[in-house]
Amino acid sequence: MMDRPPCDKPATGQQRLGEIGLSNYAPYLMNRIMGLYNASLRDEMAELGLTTPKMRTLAVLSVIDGLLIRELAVYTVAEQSTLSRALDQLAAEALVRRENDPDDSRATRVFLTEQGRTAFETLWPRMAESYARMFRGIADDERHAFVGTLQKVLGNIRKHEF
Amino acid sequence: MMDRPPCDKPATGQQRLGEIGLSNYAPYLMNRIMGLYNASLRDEMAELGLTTPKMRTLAVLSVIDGLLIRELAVYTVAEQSTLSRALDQLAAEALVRRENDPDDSRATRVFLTEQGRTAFETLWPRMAESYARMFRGIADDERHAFVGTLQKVLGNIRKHEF
DNA sequence: TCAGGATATTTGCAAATGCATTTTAATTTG
DNA sequence: CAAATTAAAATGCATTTGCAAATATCCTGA
Repeated sequence: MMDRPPCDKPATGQQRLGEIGLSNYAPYLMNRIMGLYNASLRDEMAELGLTTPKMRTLAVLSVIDGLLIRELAVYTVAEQSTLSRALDQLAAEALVRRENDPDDSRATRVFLTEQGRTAFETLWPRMAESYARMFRGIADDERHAFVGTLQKVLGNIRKHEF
Repeated sequence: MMDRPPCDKPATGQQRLGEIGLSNYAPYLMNRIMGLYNASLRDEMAELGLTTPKMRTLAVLSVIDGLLIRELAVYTVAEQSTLSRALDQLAAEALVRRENDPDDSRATRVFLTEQGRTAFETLWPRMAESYARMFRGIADDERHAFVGTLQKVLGNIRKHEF
């Protein structure tokens, strides 16, 4: 009789977590990684008076300016109420500007101010450094494949088109 | 003169986030993914009276029982103080048991009770289902490569040996 | 067009979180 | 070996968070 090779198919609920092993369980690894990444960034940003949602807002707007608040909440992975308050602070610091949507007077679009853009430019090198550290010693093609899988996974579970 | 091909090397702080693009930026994708995964699990667990740190505690202990609290804090990606309070609740519900470490009377080891193990076994299928959903349509070898990269990344940034 | 329902955002409030401190115990060092 | 330092866990407290409700606006179909 042949031994069955170890199987870690995730398609069934039949296999136990102990059989997979924590260090082969992608959600565990991703939580560990993002926990460390976010905590380290948060410590650095705290010195600059920025919280995680505030920092992410600046980062996202630096790429796609003028988003609706609910869109920004998706991109920044924050509750809308959390984001609303983060925007209060960013606006008070003149790093962003809320502007009424011309087509829908319920909606608000958020824009980076000049100062906000500058603030992100001083903060980005820190983020880039953390990013570089994550992938130290990992070849470009491996990283590309990794990002490709991340995109598929997000596609599998996201609730919005973006 | 030749065009330079697009470059997304993460090794430098010179490239801008907008050049990489949010959807090629691994930390962004991982935050999106884990945000969705954790939120969906949290909703399901709330019905069972479990918070994220409580659920993770049961999951980790189901694999490695008898951990120290500070070790458990690393595995569950929680502050030690948060975990201390989560353990209060789990102990009150008789799902875990705190036991003095025989060799170090400052330290406490945490064990799953019979009921705790049973509780995790009823909750695990839900986690397994979320896991399966993440990797739907992704081939085994791609998933293996992905997990391999995750392990390397964690190795690059973790502060503990585990 | 008007009622009913959906959507965008803000706000109130209870609960959870993170940081700093405390307590107790172990370890190091002069 | 005593004093100083480090370490494990719990606790106090201020801040943050998330949920639910409120407000204002838009859309749909009878």
